[in-house]
Amino acid sequence: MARRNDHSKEELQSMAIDATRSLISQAGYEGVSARKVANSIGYTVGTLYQNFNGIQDLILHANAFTLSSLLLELEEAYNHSASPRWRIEKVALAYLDFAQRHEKLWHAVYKLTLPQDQAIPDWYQSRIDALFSLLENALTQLDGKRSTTEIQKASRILWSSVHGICILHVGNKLFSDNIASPQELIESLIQNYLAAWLQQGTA
Amino acid sequence: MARRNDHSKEELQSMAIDATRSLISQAGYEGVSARKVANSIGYTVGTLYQNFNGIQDLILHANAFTLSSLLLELEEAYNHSASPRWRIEKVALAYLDFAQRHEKLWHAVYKLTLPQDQAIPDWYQSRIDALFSLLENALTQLDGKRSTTEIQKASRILWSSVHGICILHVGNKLFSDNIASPQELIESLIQNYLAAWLQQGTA
DNA sequence: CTTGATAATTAAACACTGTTCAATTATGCT
DNA sequence: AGCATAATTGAACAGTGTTTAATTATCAAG
Repeated sequence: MARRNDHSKEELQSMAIDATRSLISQAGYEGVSARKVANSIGYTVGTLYQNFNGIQDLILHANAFTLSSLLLELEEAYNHSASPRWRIEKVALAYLDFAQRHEKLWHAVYKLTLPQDQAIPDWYQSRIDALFSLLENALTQLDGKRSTTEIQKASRILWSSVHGICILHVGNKLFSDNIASPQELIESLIQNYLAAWLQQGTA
Repeated sequence: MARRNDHSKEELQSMAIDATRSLISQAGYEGVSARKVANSIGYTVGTLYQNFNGIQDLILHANAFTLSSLLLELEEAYNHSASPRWRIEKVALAYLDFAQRHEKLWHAVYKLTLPQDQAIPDWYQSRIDALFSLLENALTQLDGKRSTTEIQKASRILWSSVHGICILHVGNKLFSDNIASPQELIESLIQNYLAAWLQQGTA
């Protein structure tokens, strides 16, 4: 049926992405299937493929949504902190908090890997860049004398370290239940790393 | 056919695990299928299910193999280093090196998640414990005055931080090609974290 | 209004996936 | 030689991603 005016192309796509997000948050990345998504929006799998380049594309859009809401929460943590030093810690803890509250959605962001030949779309990459910028800004405020490269390097280190703690904790692969909470691990990491990083700058 | 003496139960299982490892290293975690494994060892999928509790169990055994060879390489790095300080760094760099050289096999270790109700087998957990022990030993050598909990905490932080750098780098999600190599990131992380960690101990 | 072109939608098909299970067949023991 | 046992098979089921011919609804022109 040519465009049955039930839903516009945009509406349909938005419904499909919503359904995907809902499926991920319930059943996780692996719980998503084209037929389930199609079913839950009252269309057929064929229609889905007219609007998206396969299931990966659909999950990519869901992930973009997740990144946007993550950014929102990290910005909140950023803005509600007085000093650059606390900004960094609060943002890191907000990242952990988000990962715990939206475990499946957050995990899906990292489980999706695009085929080697396929480039990351700009509208997706820009969301990632915004996340890194947050840390880079805070680090610049913390020590204005550092070069861009030094700032970027430190931001990558902190980002991936915090992420490492989160991903291993959420995946139950850290085996530290009787040792320390993930919050403590993150606090200690940032405390120690930044202490030495700042000292190194004034040498 | 009752036990056709072609292969004993043990031989068959070992063949299946080998085939799984080979499939993972070629096509990655998602490239493994029961039929492919069965085919490549000249048996049927039914026989596979007589010897393993599904495809996850098969991959678990392959992962145990991967963990064993990882441990071997980390121990080598550990033993060839003079001081505790360098032990830690060399072990971390060896971890990255292993991840890069056996990307798919290494990734499979982290992609596999057992069903919530299913516990990790002892023979698997013991391999993980051995990995953590390596770091804990080096940290104890570095500062003998620390409590067990402090050592364990620092080892978890270092482990997950290094892992975070590796997993984001290997997955092309670090976006630091023009900033620094993963080796540099790890070196800087360890340098800074340990510097502050040691100072904190003598306070 | 009716026709015709266009675009949306469907249903069916293909080749795969994990998993189960009745039927078959080879082996070891009596 | 025959029987019980255990290994092995092959077919089946329900699901997966993806493609495509056929259908159907909408819109514009006559």
